[in-house]
Amino acid sequence: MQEIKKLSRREREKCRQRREMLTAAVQLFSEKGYHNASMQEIAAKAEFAVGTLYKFFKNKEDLYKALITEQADRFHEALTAALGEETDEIAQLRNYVQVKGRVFMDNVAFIRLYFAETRGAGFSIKAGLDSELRERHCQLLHVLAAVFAKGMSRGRFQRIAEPQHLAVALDSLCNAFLSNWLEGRDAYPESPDIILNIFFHGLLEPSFPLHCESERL
Amino acid sequence: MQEIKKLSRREREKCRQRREMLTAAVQLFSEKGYHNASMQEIAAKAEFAVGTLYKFFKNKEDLYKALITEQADRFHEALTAALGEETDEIAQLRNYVQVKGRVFMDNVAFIRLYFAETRGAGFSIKAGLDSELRERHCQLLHVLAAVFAKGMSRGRFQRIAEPQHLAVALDSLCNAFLSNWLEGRDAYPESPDIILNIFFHGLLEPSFPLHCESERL
DNA sequence: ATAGAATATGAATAAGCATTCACAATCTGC
DNA sequence: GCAGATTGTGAATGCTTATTCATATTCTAT
Repeated sequence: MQEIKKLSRREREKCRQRREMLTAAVQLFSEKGYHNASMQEIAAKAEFAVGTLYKFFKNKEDLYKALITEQADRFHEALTAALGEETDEIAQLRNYVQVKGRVFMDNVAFIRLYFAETRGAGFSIKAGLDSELRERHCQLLHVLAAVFAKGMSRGRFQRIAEPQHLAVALDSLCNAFLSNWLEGRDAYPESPDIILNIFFHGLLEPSFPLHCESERL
Repeated sequence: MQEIKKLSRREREKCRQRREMLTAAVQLFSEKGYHNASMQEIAAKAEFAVGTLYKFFKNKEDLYKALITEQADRFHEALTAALGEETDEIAQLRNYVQVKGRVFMDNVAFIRLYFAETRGAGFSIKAGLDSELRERHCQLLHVLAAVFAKGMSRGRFQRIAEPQHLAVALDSLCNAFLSNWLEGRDAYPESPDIILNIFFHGLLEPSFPLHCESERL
């Protein structure tokens, strides 16, 4: 944290350069894919010489990995935090959906890469990345599953499916809506309940009148 | 159909060769990705010379496109058929989930490619493919949405979300479970209801009506 | 201001791979 | 069994691009 103060001018400068390289790289990778973005291009876009890139990253793969893992870490943290903030399960879920949306919206270029890497077999890059990301994602789903489990044991949620399955379901649902938004089809819902209602209310069970929705369809 | 009889021996032979090439290609592409599978390798695996590959496909991209679109067509047909067979909406949904599972299980190598291409930004290959697949997928979702809409207008389904959204949701849910299965985490559910119950039953207690904004502990 | 260290540069290197084509093998009808 | 056509072959070509390294530039401390 306050370690930042300890960095010398030179070190701060190096940090900035590194960031600029990564920024240029994200843009190019997400536009053209890993294999079609050349180191030359990345260097040019970042306004450095190719050789300089290699002073910061062992090779192209290393650059790419750094890119993905560092950003993925930030996502993971933001989402874990979103789930931790509240004690009310419903609010936690709403928070999750909303934060996921916001975080993704603010990093479109990266999201393309992240989706390419985590969904669809990510053979773009050697083994390591793949399993590391999966591991992290799995942890997050675990935290999410715990929210469902807690809601169930407190009698607020029905046991309509295993918590772990519900976690997978909610996460993939968010991703589906986000994908739609990325492709410019639909907007990501303003209200998290557009997504969550699919979980909250049963498609069947016509005997119970619903209060707040059957809203504008 | 009986066109097959009309093919000369030579033509049948050509078909077989073409299939063998495509089979070798699917395997390599799905293992190593588009860019890391070389034409030399594909030729070797199919037991042909490189030049022969080029007698059948204009170039690498053409080979890849043929691969994806031909197989995707079969999927699309199988799934559309699955939705058409029944007149009872619930049975239609069950059928969809089940057929999707079966079809995918039987074509694992291809599925990896399909996921890589349709989810995650598919920049592997030039424009055409991308939008063509999306178009097809969109049509399918439309048919699926119609099932939800019909169920609603017949009073069997509650209007918990727009039909189109429900279609996206169910499809992405299936994909999520299939992904899990591909990664060897969980098995794809034997019964389609493991997935469908998330839609059919509400997570919230029916006696616990949720008012849109004013929810609290 | 200056030596010497640290850092940046980009032309040159080398490897990989898609694609071609001159030739070889095979098939076809006679 | 043969000429001509069709089809299969894989070494050679040429281009792209990751990576290196000798040199130029900039910084630091005296």
